[in-house]
Amino acid sequence: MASKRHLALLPESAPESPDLAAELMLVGELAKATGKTVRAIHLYEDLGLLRPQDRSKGRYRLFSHDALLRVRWIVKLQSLGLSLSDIQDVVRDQTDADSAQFAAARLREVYVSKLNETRNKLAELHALERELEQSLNYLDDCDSHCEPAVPTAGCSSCDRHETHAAPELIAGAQAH
Amino acid sequence: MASKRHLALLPESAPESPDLAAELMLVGELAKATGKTVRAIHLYEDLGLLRPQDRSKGRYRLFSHDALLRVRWIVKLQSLGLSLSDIQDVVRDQTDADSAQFAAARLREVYVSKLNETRNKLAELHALERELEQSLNYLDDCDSHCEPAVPTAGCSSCDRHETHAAPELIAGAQAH
DNA sequence: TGTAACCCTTACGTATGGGTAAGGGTAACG
DNA sequence: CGTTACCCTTACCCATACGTAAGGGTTACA
Repeated sequence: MASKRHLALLPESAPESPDLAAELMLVGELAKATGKTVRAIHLYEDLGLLRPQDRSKGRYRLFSHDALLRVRWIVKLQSLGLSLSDIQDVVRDQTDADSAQFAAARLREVYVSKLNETRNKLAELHALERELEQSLNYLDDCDSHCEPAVPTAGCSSCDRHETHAAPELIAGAQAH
Repeated sequence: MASKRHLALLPESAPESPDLAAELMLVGELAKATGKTVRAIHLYEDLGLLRPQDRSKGRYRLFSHDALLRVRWIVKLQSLGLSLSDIQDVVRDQTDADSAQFAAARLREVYVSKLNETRNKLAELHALERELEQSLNYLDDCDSHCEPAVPTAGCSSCDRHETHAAPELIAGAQAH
């Protein structure tokens, strides 16, 4: 059914160990292993983010294990908010750097900046989380204390809430 | 320069208090107050998310204070990951609901689901934060212990790191 | 009346991250 | 040799959330 042995035609290189050679993957395998689609992987390659280590005689892409790390890395950078073209820049900086130190320094720059952004986002999401919790509490209050069938005007009228104003997530849903 | 008094022509309605009437805003003012562009506000209106309370004689949109709450609400829902068309659905559900209880129940549904998503996102971002921190530590280690000018191959070779493998955010940047 | 600063509607443009289809070869198994 | 399951390239398609420009009216103040 699924996995037929794809012990792909090794290129000219004498395999250092049979296992290493056996680990070359087809694009579909890489796709499954990373949860991305084949199309996505092709796109990453077009953008220069990724490159198959070799091709089979029939021009099938053959990816090394590194490609797996690479795709996972791309996915993480995306989760950190980098666009694919941002990632292109990072890649270019890494390969253009004159020394590993420069490359590392550039990478650090990016990561420092993303760490900040991530912390800001965390703070924002925490705030939103609190707002959601408060709004849900408010709605629960409402449900247990207000009259059943207020004519769609919102229950912000009932005395249960006169003490403290409706949360913005509630008020905004009624505002209009 | 900036704020000339726009005590806009009130419609027929006898103002309940002069202040209330004075609080009608032009679209540009609403835009500045919310940090959105005029274009964005027009878009929200086109999508049915927002409606000016009135128009001036010259067809200028006049927004009440509620519009401010509404736009802020929209922005928050967007930060929670709702698309504008998701928000359209929410709005429709609110206005179509037969009773305030139904409306509240629907709103609760949305908020509960978004609360879950938000918590998941928080967990994910926390994990990424940790990875960034670890990667930065790794790079610092590298900087202080590795030889200065490794020929761009990455310093994952130096003995400082042989103990524990490079973080994925580092390995992925070098892979390939 | 004049003018600067807004506002109106209509409508086409844009970037992102792939989706999907067409037309045709290839790898492995029997 | 045939079949099934992949893979190849090329290329057009899509939704989202506005940006931007065109052509023209309106407000407020002097």
